Amino acid sequence: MKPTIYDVAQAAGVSIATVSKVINGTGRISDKTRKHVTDVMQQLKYQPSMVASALTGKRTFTVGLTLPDLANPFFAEVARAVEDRGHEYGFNVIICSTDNDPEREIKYFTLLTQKRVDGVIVATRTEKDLFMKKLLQQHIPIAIIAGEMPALAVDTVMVDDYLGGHQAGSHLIGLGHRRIAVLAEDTGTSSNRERIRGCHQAIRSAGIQPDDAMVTVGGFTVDEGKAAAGRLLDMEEPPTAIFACNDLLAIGAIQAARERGMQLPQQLSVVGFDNTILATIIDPPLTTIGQPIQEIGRQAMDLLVQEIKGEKTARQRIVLMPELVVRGSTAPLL
Amino acid sequence: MKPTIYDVAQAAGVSIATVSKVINGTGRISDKTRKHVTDVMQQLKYQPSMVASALTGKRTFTVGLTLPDLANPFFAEVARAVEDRGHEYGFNVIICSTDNDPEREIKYFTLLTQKRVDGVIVATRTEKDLFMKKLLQQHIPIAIIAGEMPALAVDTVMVDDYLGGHQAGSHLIGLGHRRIAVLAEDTGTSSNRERIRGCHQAIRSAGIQPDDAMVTVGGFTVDEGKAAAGRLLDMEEPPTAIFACNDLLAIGAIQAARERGMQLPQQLSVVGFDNTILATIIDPPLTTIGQPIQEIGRQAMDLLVQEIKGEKTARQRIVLMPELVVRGSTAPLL
DNA sequence: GTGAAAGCGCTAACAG
DNA sequence: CTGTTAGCGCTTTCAC
Repeated sequence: MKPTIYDVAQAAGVSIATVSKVINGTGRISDKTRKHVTDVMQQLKYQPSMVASALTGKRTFTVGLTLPDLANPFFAEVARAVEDRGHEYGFNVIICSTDNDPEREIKYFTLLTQKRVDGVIVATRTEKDLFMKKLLQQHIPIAIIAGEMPALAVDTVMVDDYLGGHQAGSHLIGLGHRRIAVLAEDTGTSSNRERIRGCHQAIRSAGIQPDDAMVTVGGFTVDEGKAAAGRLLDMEEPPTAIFACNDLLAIGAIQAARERGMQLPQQLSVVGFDNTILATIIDPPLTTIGQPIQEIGRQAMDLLVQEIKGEKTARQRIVLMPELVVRGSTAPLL
Repeated sequence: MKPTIYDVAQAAGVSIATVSKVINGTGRISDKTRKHVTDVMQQLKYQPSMVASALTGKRTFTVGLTLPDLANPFFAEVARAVEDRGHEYGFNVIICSTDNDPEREIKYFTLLTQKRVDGVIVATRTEKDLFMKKLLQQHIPIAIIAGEMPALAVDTVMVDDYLGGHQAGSHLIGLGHRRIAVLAEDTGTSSNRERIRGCHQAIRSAGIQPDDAMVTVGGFTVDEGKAAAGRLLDMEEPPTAIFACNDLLAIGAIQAARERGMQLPQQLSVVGFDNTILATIIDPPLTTIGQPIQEIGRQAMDLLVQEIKGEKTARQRIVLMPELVVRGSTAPLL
């Protein structure tokens, strides 16, 4: 069996209280016994049980991370950033891909609470915030990532979606485009609404009235994006540029255009959002609105840890700036 | 505070033993009290603490998953598959991206063991199997994913790398290619060696002697692949086809070729390995050796769970077949 | 400085 | 069928 604190105490000829103190660096222990105990621990390859210590009221040093789908490159990158920052703090992260399925959400919620995670980072767009409300109700520290601008007092890190949309719109306007379509993920989320609003505002600033018929819902996959973009391109007066609310959709748009024999970027400019690895791989390389993914993950974990440690006086909302990354998928209107 | 089993017992007017029994469905309880207790639990929103129950010797229902990098789409997809299967069994997974860094490996190892995870799925290529040996030494159930064909008696799910390499080689030979280069990740891993060996065998079967000078180490990133492929393409007699040991490298190769103004696939055929989402996005779409990622994750979790439950009489090695997926990046030699 | 002892929330004999 | 009780491995007063 794995050695316990008793084994160490016995082998070292001290009490378990003493061992506990050297483990935690608490209380006053003479250098001599400290060293002795440390040696014995090493020799026995003793590893304190975090489950036992958690039971006495200490942290579990585990946090949950909920996201729609880990296989989506954007979220995988976020998860990696969260993991890394957590690792620095000594926290492990349990991944919870929910597919935005309420059933899965509550199953994960149950599991996480039963395991007494110290907190959870929510990167899902949850319906009516049910999931978060439950978490808050149980007084579980949470930090959320993304654009939801929640109606709850929770720590949030988000990027300025409005600005991002505006950057995309301005860029296209600057290139001379006038018929600009938008491929939304799902107009229901405030994040998307903001992106669209920002883009439209940029269009309006140029004295052009954005056309609502040119806003289409594309979802979250390349194929859905392709289909939706296809509808746009098949219109009587098709757009000359498309702003897609995520890179996956943008890629779908590029593929749809290709299928129709169009030359890119000459016949169609496409702007994405996220700046995932995919943006650099697609041909032409995708002009996109870059989210500072590393920073998002890092800040979210920082907020959560502060919350967990109770070092916080007030909740905060951190707004990160997106950045236009110009690549080859956009060009001046001919 | 969160209600405990005592609160439930008191509210229901029974002993904690009874409550415990209804929670676990053990012992004999009258339907009446069972129902009553259940009601009280619901009313109190009681959620049994898994940390307490873990302390009494039960499972933690948590497993670790080590991989080189969660941000790598291939591993993200694997992780998602593992997560999903685990979810079905009621297991959570803690992600451990190691970057193949021994330091991180041992830090994660410590954390995982202290948390008393029930097992770990190892998808890292670990140096000298140190990590796994430690795990085994502690009698922690493990299952490993990937091509290592380890010299240890551990549950393994792998794809037939030799076959995959052979499929790639045969495909290229069938297209008339004779000068076929290989972009390896790192010739040190048996997985890569097998892929190369398979490819070379296919070449030999056509009566051609593979050229060792045409095997280059490319690493794990697009940029590294690009640089390595560049070296190949700048040779006196450059290859007409490249077999890359993963999709990322293949993409690097495509980019290197593009940079040199080459037409693909006319002037260069490229075959990848993994069939990640990237393969469908790159232009031309990548011909690649598909790994059954879903199946890999699923089987690995199945093996691990069996191991954890002690339902196993013997360790097994499951070998999955790769599959050639022909897309647009390969063409007959002109 | 160090140790004895009382929990933390739950499980598992063992009694009744 | 149900309850009593002794741990599981660790932390934390509180004495000495």
